[in-house]
Amino acid sequence: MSHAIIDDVAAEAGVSIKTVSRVVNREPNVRAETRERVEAAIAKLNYRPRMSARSLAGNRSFTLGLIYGHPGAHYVLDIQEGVLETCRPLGYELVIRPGDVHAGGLMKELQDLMHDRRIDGVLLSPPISDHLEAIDLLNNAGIPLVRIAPTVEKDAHPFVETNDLEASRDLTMQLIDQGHRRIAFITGHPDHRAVGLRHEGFRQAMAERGIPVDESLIVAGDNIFDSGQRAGMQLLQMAEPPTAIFAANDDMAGGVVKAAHALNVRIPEDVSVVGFDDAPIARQIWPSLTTIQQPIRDMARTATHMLIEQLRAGEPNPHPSMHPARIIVRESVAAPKA
Amino acid sequence: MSHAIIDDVAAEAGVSIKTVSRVVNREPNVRAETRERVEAAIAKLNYRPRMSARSLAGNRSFTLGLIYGHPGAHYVLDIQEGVLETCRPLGYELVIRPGDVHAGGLMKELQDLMHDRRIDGVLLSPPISDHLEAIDLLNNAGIPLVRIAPTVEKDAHPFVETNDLEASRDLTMQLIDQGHRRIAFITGHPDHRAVGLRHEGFRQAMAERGIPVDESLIVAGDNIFDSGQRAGMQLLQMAEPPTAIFAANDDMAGGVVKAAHALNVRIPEDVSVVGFDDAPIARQIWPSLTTIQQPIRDMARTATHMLIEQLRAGEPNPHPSMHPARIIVRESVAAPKA
DNA sequence: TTGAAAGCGCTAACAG
DNA sequence: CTGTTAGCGCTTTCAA
Repeated sequence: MSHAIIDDVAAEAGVSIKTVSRVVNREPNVRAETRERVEAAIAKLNYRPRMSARSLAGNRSFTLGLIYGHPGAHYVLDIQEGVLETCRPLGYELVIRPGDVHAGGLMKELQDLMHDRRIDGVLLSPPISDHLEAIDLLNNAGIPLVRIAPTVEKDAHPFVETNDLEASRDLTMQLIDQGHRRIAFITGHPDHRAVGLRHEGFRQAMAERGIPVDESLIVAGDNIFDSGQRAGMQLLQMAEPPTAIFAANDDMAGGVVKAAHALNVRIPEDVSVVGFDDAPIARQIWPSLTTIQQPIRDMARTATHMLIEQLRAGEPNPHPSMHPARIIVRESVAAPKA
Repeated sequence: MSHAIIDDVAAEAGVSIKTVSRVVNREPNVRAETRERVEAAIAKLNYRPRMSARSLAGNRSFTLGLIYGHPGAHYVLDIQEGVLETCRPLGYELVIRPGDVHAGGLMKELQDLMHDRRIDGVLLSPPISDHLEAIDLLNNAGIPLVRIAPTVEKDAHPFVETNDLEASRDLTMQLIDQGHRRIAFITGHPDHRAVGLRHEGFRQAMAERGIPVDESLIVAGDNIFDSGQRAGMQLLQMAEPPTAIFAANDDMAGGVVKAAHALNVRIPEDVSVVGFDDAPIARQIWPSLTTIQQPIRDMARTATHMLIEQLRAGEPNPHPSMHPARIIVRESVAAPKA
């Protein structure tokens, strides 16, 4: 008998369905004793409101949308799970959309989510969190949204962030303070602005320590393993190779490590390598990577809380939440050879 | 004006709402000319039926559920995307649930999906596809389901599969035919039965070639990198170590490779290593792994088609679909030293 | 082949 | 503090 509806509960508790509705929706103006009676009836009949009916009548869906790009499987899954584990207990469902930034499909998918499914709010994860066109569309439709780790136009909407730039600067400082001077940097995909901040942090550290950046040591990557491998081949075969290589993410750093093996260059004896993300690959390769751990899951959790809070309060939370990254020291760094 | 409802369309086309409904649902018994008129009106008004209304009235949700375990981020994401890219164009939404087999939460989540969200059908991916209790629950509730790569009780429900066992046997044969005799096998997590088939394939090949299996070379793993690393340390430090190691998945094979590096054992000169899955790690470590590529995404796509077909036809498709795996040769295998 | 009427189970006004 | 009365936008009888 998993089929109790609101009328059954009302009858059981001896109240009107409106009162049941009030209790279910935690509305005020219900006497404590009445509330208890209704709650007892709900428990006894194992009543659970039908979502489609709530949606239709209330014009909301208790469903959130998560739009994400492709910064890597573990990253995406971490975000998904962070969102799910916070929205589910609060009564919200989640629908996901891999949003290819370049494919025109994204805007259509959003229309779909807003109209057909009438989603209540949207979470945008990198690099979609910087997709201004999508943000405008949602904004004009009046759909609340929270951005995860945005890098541009941060004033307009609530967001959660981490300190990519500072963490990157700190790690660069560590390399410098160990004696490295010729430090290469492999940049990330240009669409993924958050990864761009890592480059900036690197430059700030160099500037702060008064070390001129040798532009021939700055190589373009695209966040993918192979691009790191290519960049590694290029850097390690230079006449005067760097003593340390900082890749804007771990997948690319992994590529560098593989290039080093191919060229019989030892890590960290001949060259130090660091990455960013603390992706699984950082632990799984040999030698393991010194890198920066991002609080992805935490950001996802907080962003979800912010969004649901906004749904309830009716207005955006203007206080961004900051989740610091931290350096993880492993085996891939040593002082340069004298 | 993104707000046309069925009445607007009916008025525009000069028919009743029931006729519009018929057209939208592709029901028969509509004159071609009428259908065209309605379709024109739909297009003109950009009409899109509201899901919650359809759900409430029709007692179905146009939503599928995907329950998955944790065989690795890339695996999960591949399945998700395979499902999404086939169900979306067919008008179905997807909700996902990471189902921890041991946590009691799974059954409750299923109740939730069935009752609150009234999902129309469910896809079960490994290792949940072997979770008989969950299957029974869905079955008793009359929810159609399709199992992805199940290993037990395959008669009762539609499923898609791959040939883990045969692929594993073939790869083992290759090792044997290259001269390997002392071949170790690192088993997978006992809850993940599909991975168990790989072990069986290994044993079949050994038996077929008349090579007795040295049970001291069979080591238990749990699908995780670290367990592979531990197993690798153990095997490679034996008095008479194996000349080849077959790990039931790539993550564990990656662990073996790392153990080999730590012990200064060369791959493939001193020992050959193979895995299973063609996970990203297989390409990213050095040397890269010879492994078996599974058609995860294809299986997910096919399973989704089967499920939606069943939803439409009203009865399960009894023909399982087979998606063969294939061996990917990379750098981690060589003939044993004489 | 088409339409009219009656809900699906809930929330939103408005009264009491 | 609580109940009554209308719908939300669609599908489902059942009749025409």
